[in-house]
Amino acid sequence: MRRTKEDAEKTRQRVIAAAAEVFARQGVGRTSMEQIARRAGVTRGAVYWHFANKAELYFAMRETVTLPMIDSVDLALKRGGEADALGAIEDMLTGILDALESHRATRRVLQIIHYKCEYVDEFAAELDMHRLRTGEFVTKLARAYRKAKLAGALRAGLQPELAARDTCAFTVGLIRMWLMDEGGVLVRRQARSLIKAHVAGLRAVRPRAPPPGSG
Amino acid sequence: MRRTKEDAEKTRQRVIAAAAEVFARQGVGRTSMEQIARRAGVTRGAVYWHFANKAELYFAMRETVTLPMIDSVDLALKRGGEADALGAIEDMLTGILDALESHRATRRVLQIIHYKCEYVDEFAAELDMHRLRTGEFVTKLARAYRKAKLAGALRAGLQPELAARDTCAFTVGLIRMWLMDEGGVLVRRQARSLIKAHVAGLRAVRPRAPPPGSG
DNA sequence: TTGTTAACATACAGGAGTGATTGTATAGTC
DNA sequence: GACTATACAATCACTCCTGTATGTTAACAA
Repeated sequence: MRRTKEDAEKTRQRVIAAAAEVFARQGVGRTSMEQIARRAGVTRGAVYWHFANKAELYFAMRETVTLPMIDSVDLALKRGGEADALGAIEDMLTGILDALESHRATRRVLQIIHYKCEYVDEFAAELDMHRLRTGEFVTKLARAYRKAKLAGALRAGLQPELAARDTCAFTVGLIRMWLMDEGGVLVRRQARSLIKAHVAGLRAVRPRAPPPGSG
Repeated sequence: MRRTKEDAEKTRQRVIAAAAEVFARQGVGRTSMEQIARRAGVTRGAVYWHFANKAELYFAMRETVTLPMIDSVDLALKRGGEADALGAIEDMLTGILDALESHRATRRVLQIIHYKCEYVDEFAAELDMHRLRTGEFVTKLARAYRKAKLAGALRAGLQPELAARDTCAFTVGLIRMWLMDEGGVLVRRQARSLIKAHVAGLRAVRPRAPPPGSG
């Protein structure tokens, strides 16, 4: 029965994918290891071999989405950090939307995180992690907004730290509404305009620049 | 053993309060009716008498917070709707913060809603309700922003519907971050400035008005 | 090639929760 | 003052899940 290392890794990935499917349908708490195992085509023994318990499996599943997302955010902010900081932030937000729209797995996992998990006991650590990551996100945004301020691109009188928290709250709320909005009428269809409108509200007013499409 | 109607109502309220306490500590899914009953000083029989199941109890508990909150929002938006629409929105947001800061029960229930409940099966209806309420919130905000636009108070070129969704996302994100931020460093201490900054970003720029504290 | 151990499968022990049912004393009601 | 419905309490029957321990086979190292 012993598989090769690559086979084992495939099994591990299948278990994670299976967990995401069942979590999304039944919620983390109501999902048994047996159900995950069946969905992955293995037995509970295999699942317990790869993951000590449900919390560790959840943790691994979450990281498959959050780590790439953090990388993407860092990349976008760093890339534009040299030139147009506000444009970089806009691109970063659009990038999150792209991920949501194009990757079903990303959608699914974020839906689990937001609506299908209770952060108590072993899962309380997940909340701590979430708080930490949110703090880091605010820090990165603040850095970008400080650059924007130095470049005179930030709205007059607006503190970069406040702008950072504004954008963080906006992002959190946008994602949450987007995930909830399966019909599309709430925010999904206007998400990109929304991002532009949000960033526009933080941008310094350029005197007498003609708004696009107003001619 | 039969109590008077008022006694029964008191029992009902005690059960709801007990549920909130145990839900907040253990999560909705991991809380048994027995635990709620013990906390309320009754038996499971009493709990099942007042509520058919855990979902109905959860529903009742949630409404003790959401109904007053909706009323408060409506009141704030209506009151200021005649004069300063943007000021009314700012007041409305500040009112939400007031409720969070001053009412422990409100905090607790919102924490349960955001972090201690899985919206699947019987609880999926809660998500539908949430989506509905969010949609209504956007509608009310859009109405206010339309008035602001007519009064010339809205930023030039900004569609009221976009502003409404921006503020809705901001609100959702702010509440979620606020609930998470028990240390206070993330947003709690700056929440009021944040609200002002958010609304300021949607306000039309008044030509040559001296910014406060810039003299 | 042989021993070791990774990568699972199978079996076991145990606890916990739900909903329904039944019991019962008393507050309303006529 | 008798009857009935109310507001619970107590019990039962049933289901489900977790963690661990042990069994098994094949990959890999020496």
